[in-house]
Amino acid sequence: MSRRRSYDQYCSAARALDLVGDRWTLLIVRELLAGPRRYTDLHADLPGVSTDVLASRLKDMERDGLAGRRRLPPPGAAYVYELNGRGRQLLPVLQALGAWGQAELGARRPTDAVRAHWFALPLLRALDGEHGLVEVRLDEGDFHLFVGAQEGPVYGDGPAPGEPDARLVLDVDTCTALAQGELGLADAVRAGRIEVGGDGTLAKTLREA
Amino acid sequence: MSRRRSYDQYCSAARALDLVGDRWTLLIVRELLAGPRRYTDLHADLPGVSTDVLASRLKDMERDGLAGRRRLPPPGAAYVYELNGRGRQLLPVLQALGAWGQAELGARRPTDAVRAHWFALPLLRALDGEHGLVEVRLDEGDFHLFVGAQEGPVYGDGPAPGEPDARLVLDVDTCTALAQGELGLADAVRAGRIEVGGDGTLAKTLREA
DNA sequence: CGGCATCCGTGACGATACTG
DNA sequence: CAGTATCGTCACGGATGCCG
Repeated sequence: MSRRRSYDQYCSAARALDLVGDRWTLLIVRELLAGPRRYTDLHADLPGVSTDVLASRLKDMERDGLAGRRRLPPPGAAYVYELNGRGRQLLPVLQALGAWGQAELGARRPTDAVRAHWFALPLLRALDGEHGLVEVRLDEGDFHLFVGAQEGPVYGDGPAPGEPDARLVLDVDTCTALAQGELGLADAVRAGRIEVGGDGTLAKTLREA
Repeated sequence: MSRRRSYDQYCSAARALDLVGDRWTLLIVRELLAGPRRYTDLHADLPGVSTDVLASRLKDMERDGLAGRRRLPPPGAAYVYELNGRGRQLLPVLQALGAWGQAELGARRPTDAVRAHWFALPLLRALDGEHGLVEVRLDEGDFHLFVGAQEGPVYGDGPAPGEPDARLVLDVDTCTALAQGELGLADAVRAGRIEVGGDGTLAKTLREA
């Protein structure tokens, strides 16, 4: 049983760190923001985490009311973990961390792992204020964003589950430039660094900008 | 030499956690947002941290470009630690964490330590959009806020270093209610739960609201 | 095979003592 | 005052094994 180590400070930031300050916890939240995931998928997208630590963190998050465990209906019955409302409210924390860390994110190091959906958070920041389902195509893979969604997953792996309001094709460098604010979304579209497809309102907004 | 343990992920949030994800680091940042502090003062306001961990974290933060060490001019020559620009940019991270953790901050537990200036971050959130030097008086002690400051410390311990634009006298419960958004600033003033003193523009704004 | 539990070596952490 | 030294304990990472 994982003995919780509290800071024992009457301070809301310290309380938050009591719950999500352990190693790997916030990165697990980042993964679960992509919707329900199986244990094995989580383990695959969190290279370096040991099996027992992952299991222990998931148990902690369940007990602390951040996530839940659910059995998928057959066929393909398996357990999946998913954030609940309280867990999804950690999005601003990850956004603040990501915005700050963007300046440290230089070139990719040879030891660095990459997953396509890790670019979802920076892109969501760039699309702040918009609304709709966006499919994103990177060389590293595809994912989709529920821009402006109030409930449910914030993004997901793979192609969009239905007709997206916009399709974006871009590369990692453009992603990084957007995230760092060096490049505006409109500029990137105008410069041809983002290919905008689809015919939803959002696609038109992006093309016209 | 503290061997850095990286997540080795090409993701800005993971990079941020490489730098500030270690235990105590973000709480040290919270302390240093109050301006230059001596080692002993830091140790006193971070109950539970061991001396070697505190020394090690400060060294890491210096090496990573978050903070610096400076010798105060005599008399009272001593070393102080202070955040630089990069470190101060962590304010939004602490704000996001604090906003999320506010919901977990119930009643004070008997084991919880308290310091007056730990209420500075929630109050700054409540005063968002304003500007000026604010002196705050709680039963637990006094501190001051540089509301809307672009550089230098964000808040400080003790009375304001000069004539404040406003003086607030309130209690911890009111602070908590403000931080949770249960209570608006204007409502609190109108309900007499905040005593507003001083004759700066900010004081007038608060009284009129 | 997915989903853990167990074991083990290493390093991080916390408490205390001690030193310039 | 500002740390360093020492030490016991626990958390972490890696591997392996078990069980449905």
